[in-house]
Amino acid sequence: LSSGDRPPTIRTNPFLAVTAGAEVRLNDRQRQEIIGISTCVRLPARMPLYRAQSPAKWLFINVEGAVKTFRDLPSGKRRIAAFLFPGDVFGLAENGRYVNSAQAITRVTLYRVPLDTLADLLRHDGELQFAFLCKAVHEVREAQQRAVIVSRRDAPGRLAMFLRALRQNMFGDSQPDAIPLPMSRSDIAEFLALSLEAVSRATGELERRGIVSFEDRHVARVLDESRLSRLAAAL
Amino acid sequence: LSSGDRPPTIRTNPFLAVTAGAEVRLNDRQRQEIIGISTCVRLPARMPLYRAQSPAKWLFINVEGAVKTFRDLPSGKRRIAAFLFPGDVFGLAENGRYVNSAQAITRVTLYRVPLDTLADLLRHDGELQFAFLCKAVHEVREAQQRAVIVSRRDAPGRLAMFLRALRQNMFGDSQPDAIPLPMSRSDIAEFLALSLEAVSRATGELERRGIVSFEDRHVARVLDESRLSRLAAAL
DNA sequence: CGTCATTTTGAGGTATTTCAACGAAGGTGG
DNA sequence: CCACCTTCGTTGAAATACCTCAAAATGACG
Repeated sequence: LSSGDRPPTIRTNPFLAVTAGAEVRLNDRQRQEIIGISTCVRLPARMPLYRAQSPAKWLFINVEGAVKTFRDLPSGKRRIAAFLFPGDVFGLAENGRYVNSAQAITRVTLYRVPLDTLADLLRHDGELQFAFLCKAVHEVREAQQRAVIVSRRDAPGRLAMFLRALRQNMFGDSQPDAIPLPMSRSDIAEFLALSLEAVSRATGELERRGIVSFEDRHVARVLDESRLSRLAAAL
Repeated sequence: LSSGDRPPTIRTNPFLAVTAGAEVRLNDRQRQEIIGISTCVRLPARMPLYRAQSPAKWLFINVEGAVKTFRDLPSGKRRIAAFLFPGDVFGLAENGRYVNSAQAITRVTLYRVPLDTLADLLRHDGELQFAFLCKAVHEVREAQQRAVIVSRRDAPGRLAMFLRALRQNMFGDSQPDAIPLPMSRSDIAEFLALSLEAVSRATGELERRGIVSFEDRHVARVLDESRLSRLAAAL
C-alpha cells in the first residue's frame, strides 16, 4: 500500500446524540488498521467494480470520485440504489454475494477491504465496528429517504428532493448554491425511477421557473432556495 | 424483568457467507446481556410507541405482534417506512432523535433497551455488536428493496411484490400459501405509496385473476404462485 | 471535423389520483 | 343483545402526469 494515498474516512451521522461534532470519523489508529488490510486502487470512469450475485470478497471505501450501485430488473430496466461519494462505503452483500452491481461514474480512488478479514477485525475492535455500525444505520436512513423520494408522483418534485438530498450528502450542513452532478441524466432517471424524458422535462421546468439553473449539465445552481425547499416539501 | 417472558431474538441474514444456517441469532449469553439492560413491555393494539423527532432513548426489539414505523409528510400524507415482526429491531435514530414515528398494529410484546447503555455494551462485546451490524445491513437491503417496490408504476405489481416480500420476511424460505396481513388496507396503501382506492382495486384485480384470494381481509392466500411471481418480476 | 452517444422536444396512450358516495365492519354503551 | 357511531373499505367517473414511441438537436470524443 503506497503511503502517499489519501487515508480512508467514513462520513456518517451518529444515531446517538453527541455533544461534539455531528460526524463520526475514524481516528488515526483505526485508519491504520483499515489501511493495513486494504488495497488502495485508482480506476478510470465507467469501470465496473462488481456484479450483483457475484461472490462478495471486498468492501469498498470511496475516497475520491463518484460511484453508482444498481440493480438490473427482469424487464431490462435498471434501478440505481445509491450514488457513493468520498467517505461512503459500499459493497452491500447478503450470504456472501453482492446485492447490487457497482460501477465507477468518474475516475475514482477506492480502498478495497477483504470482507472476511474486516469482519474479524471488527469483532475484535469494538470502537471500529461501532463506526461501521453508525455507517450502516446511516445507510438505512438514506435508503428510507430515497424510498420517500421515489414514492412521489411528480417528476419536478422528485428532482427537487434529489438535488437537496445530494447536496446534503456531499456537503452536510454547509449548503453551497452549486451542486455538482457527476452522473448522467440517465443515471438520475434510473435513480428517481423516471424515464429519461421525464428528467429532461423536469430540469427544463425547474430552469423555466427560475428555481435552478443547469449551467453545465454537470452543475446545478440553486437560484431560489425557498421555492426549491417548498417544492421538495410539497409531498 | 419477569423471567417468564419470551427472550429477545434478532432475525437477519448475514452479509458474509456462512456454511451453517442462514440466520444470525443471539446466543444465550448475548440474550442474557440484552435482557439484563432491558424492560419487557406488553402493549395493546394501536398504542403509539414514539414520535418522530422526539429524543431517542430506547431501541426496541419486537418479540410478539406487529409494529409500523412511519413518517408524516408536510402535505398530510403518511408514508410507512417498515412493518416490524417478531425478531425485528426498531428505533432508528439520528443525532439522538427518532427519524420515524412508531405505533403498534396488533397487541405487541417488546423489549425496550436504553440506547446509551446498549451502545456501551456493544462497544465492549464485539460479537453482540456484530449481530446488530448484521441486522443493520439487513435493514439496508430491506429499505432498498422497498424503494424498488415503490418505484413501480402499476398497483397490482406493487401489491404482488409486497405480498412476496412480506412472506419472505415473516417465514424466510418456507413459503406457506396463507400470508397474514395484520395491517389495514390504509397501512398497505401508505407503505406502497398508493391511494387506498388503488390498493382496493389491486386486491380485487388479483382476486379476479385468480392469483390471490383474500379470504379474511387479514389473510391473503396465494392461489397461483407462478403467476404471482411472474407479476412481481414484471418490473 | 465527423461520428456516436446523450439529451431535448413532440404527440398520443394508459395508469393512477382525486372527488364523491355508498356499503361494511368493529367497538361502545345502553 | 342490539343500536349507534366511527372507521375502514369498495365502487364509479373525470382529470392529471408520466410513459412510450419517434425524431431532431446538442454535446462529447477521437
